[in-house]
This record gives sequence, structure tokens and C-alpha cells, in this order.
Amino acid sequence: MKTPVKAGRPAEFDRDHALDVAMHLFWERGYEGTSMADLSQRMGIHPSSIYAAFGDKQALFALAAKRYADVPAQYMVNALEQPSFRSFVLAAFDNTVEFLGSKAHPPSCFTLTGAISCDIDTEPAKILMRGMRLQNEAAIKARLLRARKAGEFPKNENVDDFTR
Amino acid sequence: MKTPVKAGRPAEFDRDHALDVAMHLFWERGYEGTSMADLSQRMGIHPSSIYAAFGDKQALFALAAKRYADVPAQYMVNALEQPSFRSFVLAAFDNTVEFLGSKAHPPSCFTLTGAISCDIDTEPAKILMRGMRLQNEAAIKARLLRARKAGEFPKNENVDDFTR
DNA sequence: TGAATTCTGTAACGATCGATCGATATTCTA
DNA sequence: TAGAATATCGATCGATCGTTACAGAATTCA
Repeated sequence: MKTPVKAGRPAEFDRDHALDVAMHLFWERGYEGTSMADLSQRMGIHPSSIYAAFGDKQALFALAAKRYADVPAQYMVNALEQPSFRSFVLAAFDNTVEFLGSKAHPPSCFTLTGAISCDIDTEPAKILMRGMRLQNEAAIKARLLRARKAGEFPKNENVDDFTR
Repeated sequence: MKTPVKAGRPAEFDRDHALDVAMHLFWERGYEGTSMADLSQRMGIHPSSIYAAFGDKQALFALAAKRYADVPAQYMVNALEQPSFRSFVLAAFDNTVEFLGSKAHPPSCFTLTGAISCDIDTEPAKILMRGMRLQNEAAIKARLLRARKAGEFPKNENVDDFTR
């Protein structure tokens, strides 16, 4: 199987960089608050090229969300990998404070900002965001259960409530 | 000074009830996610009457936010009035869990939902929501300082970070 | 070089956005 | 009962929404 060489005119923009711009825009203004005109202007790509390269707005948002999970949201993964429960909580807290306080990006949560202001529950973007949050909750819950087994967490507390 | 009797045709809707409907709609879908057509349909009032009674969309949102602060968000005020720091934290936690878990309203936070997806920072709705959150933070911070004085809170913790 | 393929840019589509107009209907005051 | 005041209604405004059609530009393959 040979490496296929793409024919035709090459794209004039960097795909990853364009996705970064889109991610920050969605991050800052939410899904409905970000128009295709905004994206086109800030990404430096004409609408037609956006649709050709990423699909429609939903698809672009999904790609931006994926990039968010891969790059800037890794700080929580680091916290989850702490050996003891206490160090996990401290790390999660410190990382969150540092994360939200950083000036490199908007002071908000992508998963919340992106999910809000969709008209119906079946909206794909909302479902996508909900899935990401559930994934986060599951990871945190597993970490809590591990802590309970090690006797680091009181048994009479409801794990689900605490997770939330 | 006599009580002025309003002349002209009386309104056919209940103002408070209409505001409740608008509040829940903004609560559920956010500011930009709620259209005037949605509001008109759910409130049972034609757009012109909405503009005549409440002003433009921003004004209606401000009134809905005020109603939110007056009615359903009182649970936090109750927590702040707990005598000891420990009972305050527990009350705040329990009330929040119960509040978010209730099925009488959307499982989200009005101040966040409403503030998101505004295009610029000077957007009045965003400023309004930010003001409400700052007010909340100030109240919580004052409660924390009171707790510190009573020796219920470790002094080496940063109050602002904890508040957040 | 010619054909096939892919990207770019202009222009525009129908739908919906928030907002407003003028006409009519209903109530109060005088 | 005449007139002022307010509410409702149907229609519609210009702007913007997400999206697409189409022609030309740039590249690879034969």
C-alpha cells in the first residue's frame, strides 16, 4: 500500500492552527454565540473552504472539542494519576485554579460553554458535550472508589454526589 | 396623592407568570439560545405586547434574572445564614445538590447559562450576570472571613481561591 | 500538454433573528 | 357618550444566520 499523493490544489492554511482558532472561539463564546462569519474571519479562511475542509458547523465544533480534550484539558488527567487520594484532590484543585486563572485562554469551561444555548436536547453538540462530561465523571468516580478502598475516603458519603 | 388608576385596555396576561416562563426559558437555553419567537409562543403573548410590556430582549432578560435572584436562588441565602461555618458548608452543599437535582427546573445554573454565548464582554446581559456572580462571591467571601475569625477555617488557605 | 482533482473567492440562497409599524380592540376618564 | 390611553394583532422591516452554487486558480497524474 503506497502513500497516496493528494492531487489538486493544496490548502493554503494550517489545519491544526485553524482548529485551534476555532476551539478558542467556541471556548469563549459558546456554540451558538459563534457564527460562521466570526470563524471565517478569525481563521482567515473563506466559508466555502471551511465547509470543504471540516464539514458543517457541528462537525467543526466536534473537531474543536476533540482538540480541546487532547491538548488543554490534560491537566485533569495528570491529577487523576496522582498516587494517593489526598495528593489527587490537591492536584486537581491546584491545577483547576491555575487552569482557570491562566490568561492564555478564556476563564471558562469549554464543556459547559459549548453545551449551553442549544435549542433541544437532541442537539448533537449538546450530546457530545454531555458525553465528555460523563466521561470525566466516570473517571473521577473510579478514582474516588479507589480511594475508598484504600481507606482514604469516608464510606458514608455518597460517591455520586461528591463527584458532582 | 391619589392612587393612579391606569387608563386604557388592561393586559390579558399575568405579568409575574409571564416573567416566570421567560426565566425558565432563559434558564434552559441561555440568552442567545432563546429567541423572541420562542418567548412569544411559550409566554402566550405576541411579540409587540412583549416589547410594550417589558422593553427589548435585554430588558426582559434583566427582569427574568432579577426574578431568578428573588425566587429560586434564595436557597444559598439560607445557607449563608447558618450560625457555624461547618453547618454553612454542609447546608450550602446539601442545598446545591437538592437544587440541581430537582426536576422542577433545568439542571443548570442561570447565571452561567445566561451569561454564555454573548459576543462581546460589554454585552449588557453578560455584565449583568457577572455582577450577580460577583455579588455571590462577595457574600461567600464575607462568610468565609467570619469563619476565619471564629477559628473555623485554616488561615493559610487563600480565601479568594477557595471562594471560587 | 491535457485531463482530473482539489482549493479559493464571490455571490447569493432561504430561514430566522430582534424589532417595529399601523390598524383595530378594549378599557378608563371626563 | 366622546376622547384619551393602552393592548393586541398581522404584517413586515433590515440584518444576520448557516449553507451552497459556481467559476476560476493551482496542483498532480497520464
